[in-house]
Amino acid sequence: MDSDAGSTSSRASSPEFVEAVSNFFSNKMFEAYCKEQERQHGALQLQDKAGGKMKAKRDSMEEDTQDGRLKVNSRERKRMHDLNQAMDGLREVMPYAQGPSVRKLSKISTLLLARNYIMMLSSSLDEMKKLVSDVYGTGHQNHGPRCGPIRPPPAQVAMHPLTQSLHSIMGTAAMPPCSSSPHSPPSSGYLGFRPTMPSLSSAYRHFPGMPCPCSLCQPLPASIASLSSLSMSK
DNA sequence: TAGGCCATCTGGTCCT
DNA sequence: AGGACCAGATGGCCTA
Repeated sequence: MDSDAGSTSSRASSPEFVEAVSNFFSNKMFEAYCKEQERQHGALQLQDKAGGKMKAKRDSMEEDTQDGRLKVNSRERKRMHDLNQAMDGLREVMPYAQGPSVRKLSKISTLLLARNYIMMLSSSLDEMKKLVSDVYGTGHQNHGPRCGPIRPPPAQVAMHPLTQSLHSIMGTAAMPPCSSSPHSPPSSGYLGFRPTMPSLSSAYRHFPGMPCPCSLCQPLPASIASLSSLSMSK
């Protein structure tokens, strides 16, 4: 029955990740989740009371041809494949090291990371907008055409602005930006984008003259880059 | 070996 | 009626 489970196996379970998930579920979202579960459970009990209707439907299901069942199964399989494709697409734009030697993010990790990533991008965007308005004031009258664009220091030129903000927000302790010190693949701290990360392993090695292997230091996908340019060009 | 993650099947509801 | 969506059950694979 299990067709390709092995080929796409991915593991993102770790004590840190479990902790991250429990942290995630210890907030208000968990309360909402519990309420939803309660509500659904109640609905199920109500459904059980309407057993007669269900029995009739079940009888009709028994008359289903094998072909019909296979068709439904195939559709469901295709639906799940599409869902997984979408999940892969989401993984591709996540700030997560990707490659044959790197474990794929699990689905739950992907969703949690995506959520935090979006939140972090939003806050960094706000921060940048605030910075821009602080620097230029409310108007731009002091900066005529004679003033060229502000050039970042050479050391930062290679990095995408959003990447810089990622590094700055996450803190150098949590994610050293392309230094000679190694940093770890996503753990709970990474997933949560916490400013402090207690344990750093040596999963990524930085070699002089070589690009940082972490996704934070990779050029952002065109979709994100264009998004950021859109928001920055305001 | 236990636990995590996954794909698949299945039966249910809801919508068009 | 048919399809989409959802959630539970099941069993396989992999890792610690």
